[in-house]
Amino acid sequence: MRIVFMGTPEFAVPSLRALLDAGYEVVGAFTQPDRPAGRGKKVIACPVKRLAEARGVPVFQPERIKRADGLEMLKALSPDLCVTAAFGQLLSKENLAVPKLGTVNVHASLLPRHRGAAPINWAILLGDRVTGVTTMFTDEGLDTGDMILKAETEIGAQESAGELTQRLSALGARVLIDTLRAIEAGNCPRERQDASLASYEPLLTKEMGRMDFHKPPEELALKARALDPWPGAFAMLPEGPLKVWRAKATEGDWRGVPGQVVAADAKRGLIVMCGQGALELTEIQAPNAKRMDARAYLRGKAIQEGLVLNG
RNA sequence: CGCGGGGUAGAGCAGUCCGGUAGCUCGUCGGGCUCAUAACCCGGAGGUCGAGGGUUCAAAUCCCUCCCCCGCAA
Repeated sequence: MRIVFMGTPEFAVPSLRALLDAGYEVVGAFTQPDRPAGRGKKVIACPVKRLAEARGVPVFQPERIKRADGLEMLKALSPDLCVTAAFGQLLSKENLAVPKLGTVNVHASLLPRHRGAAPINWAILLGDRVTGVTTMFTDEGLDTGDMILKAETEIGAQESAGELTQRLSALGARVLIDTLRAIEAGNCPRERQDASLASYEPLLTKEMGRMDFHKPPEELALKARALDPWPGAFAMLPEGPLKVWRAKATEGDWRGVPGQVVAADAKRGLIVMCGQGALELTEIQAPNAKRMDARAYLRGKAIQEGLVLNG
């Protein structure tokens, strides 16, 4: 079975690796084009490209796979099946018509909940206790295709989006292999998504990381976890953004206006007044510094008590 | 050559401009006080100041090169 893989970031890597390790014939890998990124505008190959090259899989990086040149690249590979995982580009009807057996997508949520490009972050942000991965037959809509297999997992009470992404990518790889086996065996389940249960959330932006201290502390604690490692929750200090990687609601009886630093020492921790209660920022990252325990930071550098952080 | 900050004891930092005994908070070890404690008091250990080269009587500090970390921007 000739398979073409399409994926770009770290999330897609375990799926591609699983295909190769399981002995599937991966005849090509599509990824987003290399672009200058990081400090010093260096061009870095995406994780999927690096793995593909290391394993001898031809890499294709059309600007738009929908366009003529991208479509031709795909046709030339004459795949029986396409597999996508966080590819980053939408496929056209013509793209989807190329592989005889269809296109299978690995999505990091329990569809139809959390359609869209950032399902893992949103699952945490919205306080879900359980999430998972779903494989599906890709159609022209955004994560609307018929579902094949699912696997559930609990979200850890302190789990960050980065940690969860790692777990779901591994889980997704296993479900993908099960899915291909089912397709090969000809007993592949196929279930329509119930549109009435569907939810769709947008891409993350840096601005979403801004902490509004009028909100309840529990919500802000979720935001810190959900936006870790990118884009990161932050509060504004006079010298720049203070990133907040871990935070928790406190029980103490604190008084102040929302955003006000009501405690800032190594003994009590770094506590900021919120809408209904106070939030302890437990893991932070000052401008130009690395992320660290807030109490450790306060041993060396002071944060003015009484200061009002505007989110 | 995108802009910028940083690397000093186990942790977090000051000292660098203006070269001259290696400091602070905490941890750690020992002792004391206390019914008791993450409290308090006394004492100790712990550092090739990221690496290499240069200038100098003398370099954490000035000059050059390199490595690593981070913020912005992408």
